[in-house]
Amino acid sequence: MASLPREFYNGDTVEIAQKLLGKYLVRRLDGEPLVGRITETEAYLGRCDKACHAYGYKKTARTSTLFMEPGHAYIYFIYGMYHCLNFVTEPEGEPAAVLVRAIQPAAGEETMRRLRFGDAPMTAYRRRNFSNGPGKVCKALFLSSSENRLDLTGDTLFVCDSLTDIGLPEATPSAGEVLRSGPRIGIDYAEEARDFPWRFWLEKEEP
DNA sequence: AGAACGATCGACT
DNA sequence: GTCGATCGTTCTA
Repeated sequence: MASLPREFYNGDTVEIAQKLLGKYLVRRLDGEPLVGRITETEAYLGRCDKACHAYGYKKTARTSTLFMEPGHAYIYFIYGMYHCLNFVTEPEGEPAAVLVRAIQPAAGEETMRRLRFGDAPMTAYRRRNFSNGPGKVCKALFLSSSENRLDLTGDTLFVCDSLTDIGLPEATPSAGEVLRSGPRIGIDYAEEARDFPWRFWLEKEEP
């Protein structure tokens, strides 16, 4: 199987958030693979992180997904309009997840473009903002609450190391990229957790 | 039952 | 940079 094994997700969330960078997110939609290279993530830990929906092991209908086995999708609805995709991490019962904040399209771009912008013409601005935010990622991949709780070891939604894992030509190596980290976005309410440097992204190195 | 609040985005000054 | 859209989830009573 091409997808990363459940064991990959059964561990330290901050570490997994970094290890996911550069890997390929695959969403199979009506048989067509929609693929994006993961370029930005954030870690959320219920145990100690006031920004996490399950902070203090708070269990509700929504956060129950975070208490599942690692390697499941946690997709929630936010701001009345958008969805955010996460991967459940840590041993079962330790509520935590990695938020996928950005991907670079790698296959199925035409379908993703239609899902994102419909018939509107492609522009440089739209290209630049194609999937550089969690709501945009879910829109481009047609992910919503219906996919909440999906098993990432299945073949509908999963992560793999290389495009060759799903029978696509290998991508040209990305030279001169560095891993950066900083505070997470949109969690100013989270008191001390506001400053945790748990956002990670790949960036072209400055010459 | 009612109210407050978002792990966001895109339009606009 | 600011600001409004929009509604499910959660909490209060």
